[in-house]
Amino acid sequence: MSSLNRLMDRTDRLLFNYMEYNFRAIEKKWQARWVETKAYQVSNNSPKPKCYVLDMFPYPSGAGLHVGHPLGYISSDIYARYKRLKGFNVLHPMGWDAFGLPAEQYALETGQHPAVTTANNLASFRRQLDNIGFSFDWEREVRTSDPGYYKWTQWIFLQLFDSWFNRSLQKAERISTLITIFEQSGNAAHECPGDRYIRFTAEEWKQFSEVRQREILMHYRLAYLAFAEVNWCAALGTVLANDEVINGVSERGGFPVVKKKMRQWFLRITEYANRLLEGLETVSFSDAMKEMQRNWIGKSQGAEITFQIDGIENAGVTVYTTRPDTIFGVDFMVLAPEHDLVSLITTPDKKEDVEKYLDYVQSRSERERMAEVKQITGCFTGAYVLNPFNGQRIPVWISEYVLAGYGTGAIMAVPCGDQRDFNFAKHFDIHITNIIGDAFNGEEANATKDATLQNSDFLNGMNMREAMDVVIDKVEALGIGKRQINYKMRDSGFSRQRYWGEPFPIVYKDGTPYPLDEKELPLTLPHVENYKPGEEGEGPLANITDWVNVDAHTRRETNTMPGYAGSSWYFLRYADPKNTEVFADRAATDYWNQVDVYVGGTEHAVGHLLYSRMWTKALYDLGYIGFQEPYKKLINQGMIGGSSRMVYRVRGTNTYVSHGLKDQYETDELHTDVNIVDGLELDIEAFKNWRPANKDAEFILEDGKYICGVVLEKMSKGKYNTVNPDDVVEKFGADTFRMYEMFLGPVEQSKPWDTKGIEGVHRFLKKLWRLFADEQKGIIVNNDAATPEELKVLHKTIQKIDADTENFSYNTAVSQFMICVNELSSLKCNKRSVLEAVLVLLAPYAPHIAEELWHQLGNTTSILDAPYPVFDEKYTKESAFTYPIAVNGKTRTELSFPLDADNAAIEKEVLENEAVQKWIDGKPVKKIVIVKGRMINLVV
RNA sequence: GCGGGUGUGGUGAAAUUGGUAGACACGCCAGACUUAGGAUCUGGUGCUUCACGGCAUGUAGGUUCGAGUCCUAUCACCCGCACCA
Repeated sequence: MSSLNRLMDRTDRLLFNYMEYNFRAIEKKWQARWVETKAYQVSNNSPKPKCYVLDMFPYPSGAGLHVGHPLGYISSDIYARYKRLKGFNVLHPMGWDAFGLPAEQYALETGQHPAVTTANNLASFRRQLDNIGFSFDWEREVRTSDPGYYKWTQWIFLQLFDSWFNRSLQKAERISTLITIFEQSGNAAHECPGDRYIRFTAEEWKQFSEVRQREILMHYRLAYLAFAEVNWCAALGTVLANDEVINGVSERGGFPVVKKKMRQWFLRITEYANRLLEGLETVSFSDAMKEMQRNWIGKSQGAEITFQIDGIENAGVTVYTTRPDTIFGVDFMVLAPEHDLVSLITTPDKKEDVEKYLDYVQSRSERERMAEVKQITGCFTGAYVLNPFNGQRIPVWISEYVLAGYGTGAIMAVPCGDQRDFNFAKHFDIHITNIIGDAFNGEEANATKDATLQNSDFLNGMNMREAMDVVIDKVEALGIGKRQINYKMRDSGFSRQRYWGEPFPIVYKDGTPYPLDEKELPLTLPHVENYKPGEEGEGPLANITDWVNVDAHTRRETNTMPGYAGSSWYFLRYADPKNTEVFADRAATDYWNQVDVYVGGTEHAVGHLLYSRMWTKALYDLGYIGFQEPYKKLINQGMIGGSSRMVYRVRGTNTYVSHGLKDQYETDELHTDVNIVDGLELDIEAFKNWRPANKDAEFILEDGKYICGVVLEKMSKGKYNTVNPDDVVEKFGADTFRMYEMFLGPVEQSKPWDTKGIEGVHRFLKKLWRLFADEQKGIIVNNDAATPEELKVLHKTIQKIDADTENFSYNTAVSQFMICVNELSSLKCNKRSVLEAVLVLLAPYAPHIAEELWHQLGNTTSILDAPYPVFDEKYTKESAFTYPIAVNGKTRTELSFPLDADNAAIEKEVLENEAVQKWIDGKPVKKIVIVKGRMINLVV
């Protein structure tokens, strides 16, 4: 007999002898047994319908889990277990987003290899998760830092590198198809997304050198190399994505970020902008989430119009506008300071001013520009353009409020219709043309689209909305512009000057990039001695010269991929995690298909979700998978906030005064550890031992207690308000912990953690236990037939739990369990037929206690696969209803009537009722409203 | 500024989608059992009033026999985006 079995036997004996709810023994026992029986192993072959329930996999940080983290995992676990009971083959995997900055930062500080710290962190996360009793199929665990995994991240990157986006078909295709097109007809039909001015014929294409050809192809690839201004963060020694920069400083650490030109890998996600937008219609994400993504994509419709430059033949300024209807209201034009035309058009007399202004712009960091949005700056170039319709001369200015990266980097300014243009015109005293008559008051711009146009030549008298199309048609007819859709979204930077990430499977032969052959994958991350950046901001890999220099002409790429590389496709790998031939077998991804429910935080709204949606679409276009949206339904769990406990130290002393008396003293408010406070009452002994400085602390008490103050804020170590799930599980058990997290409120909502409230849930489980077992008598369940009353309680519960679980309304489900147990307790119901059904309902929420009692009742198979109780209306149907009787909308009394009673009989009896008579008070009854099964209202 | 969301007891929250507001818990109060209670059980607990009653879902209006729920305005807080032409 194994020692494990001996341990379990002993546990069984202990349980049998005392028959109290010994959650520690129960949970340990069943967790071990579930592992032993591989209870959570999932097969890719099953006659059952599939259900894929996924959590956003965690980055295993050194800090470990706090009670906020498992909220989403518990929700998805309940759902997964529920679906399994309902007859689905459920995939519910877990893995690790194991590459990332913090491990490397830690390595820089301590010299410990990120692989080592990551493995350690991961092990402690795993232990913490196991404590809570999740039904993850750990056989399918993935780690993004595992070469067996990132081999396929690199492989997908190569597919993106070898693809372009065919705009006319709106899908990705192989680069080889593009080459064929070029050879036959040049690029006339396929505008170059990387540089719209590149145009060539088939003949020209054939004349280009290989290097030139590869340069051009690079402008089409979905994964491409480009020189671009990137967000360079000197302090972190790396480049950051736009969404990693908040208000000009790094999201992590808050370090300054400046623009720097570097050769970088990018993903051409902008080509997918429209499909990413349209795809949102097919998935069930919250409105807020969809709106955030729409916002990020930022689609706008308008036109590009070229204005001829006055005095320079065949040269024009092309602007992008969403309001072509306002073309007669253009009073000036503004170019971005970085615009190519600036040096060409600046007149000699303005040259000095313009250069001074450009110096000024250059000197300002991104951060300053962000911070001083309201400040109006600009400079006149001395040049004029001509309004294409009436030839009016329009002065051309430059200003930093126009962004080089959006549209054409130039705008036509309409001060009467745009507030920024208006402010600019006022500031520089530029004449303002009013094209909307009374709708413009001269005090502020009016951005209306509904006014009638005036001062607008052939548009006069026309509604603005109508005029938009009229102008665009005319612009197109004149050949001076075209209809144009723009997106705010930029292509995403895909290079990091870092060590702890996926190496790029790319080599440079005399500077020209070539992909590695698939057979050479994975390109494993070499060992490094130090994690300091290479020169010129290159990553640490640049320092390993014999790895970098393959031969005299061949150099490896030294950047690594960003965190979102591995997380963009991990949900596919779970379908077939051990495959060494492909990233996942097509039959497996066809079977598991889309993630049915994806649970995670809102913080990944734009980054992770958009990237993984794009990768999925690209893999779909290339024929590797059969669906193009990864996540069918998304649940965003709310954050669990900290509830800090405050103590009040009398200033200049070591005396602490209780909350209720603090106003009588001059005090400093200090955080104390929430774990040494019971509700609001401070454990004074624990407080004295908490920190050496507290050893001799004195206390001013109220009613013999020290009462703490409460502040709700983010859970963080520094505020001493973090609660470790390990401690909660140790004290109350995993089942209590799981149910309490759900009981706190709706999953999507943010709420503070308060350990005190957990006792209610714990009491509930103990009360449940007592329905089955008595401390002295042991199991007290009998086989008597259930009464109608008991069946009513049961079926009400089945109905509610079933609906609530399906809808992720777990807080009300927990309430219903409590109501059910309360009612069965007062009915003294210890009947197997009722209690067994309750256990199955409860199993997704509190799996350990449910399994234990299930076996105590003599069942020999696991409750994980028990038949789910079926709701039957006949047990809950009432024959009579107690109606609230209201007079003029105010409830005055109650009367019971059979549900099939006819209205006339009800009216008669109601009117005869004494209490009703009193409230009618002799006034004439105008109307009697009777809503069957709801209420009765008398109008007097 | 734009977009999304939330406002209900001392606290976390319910409310079958227009039908008895505050379920279920925490906390608090009283009691029972107990050597003890931070165990367990029972009862009470929105505010106000001696009581009958009155007042209560951020605020002000409206629709309706009836509004936490629908409409209009307004305030507060939270989240996201933010010179995007």
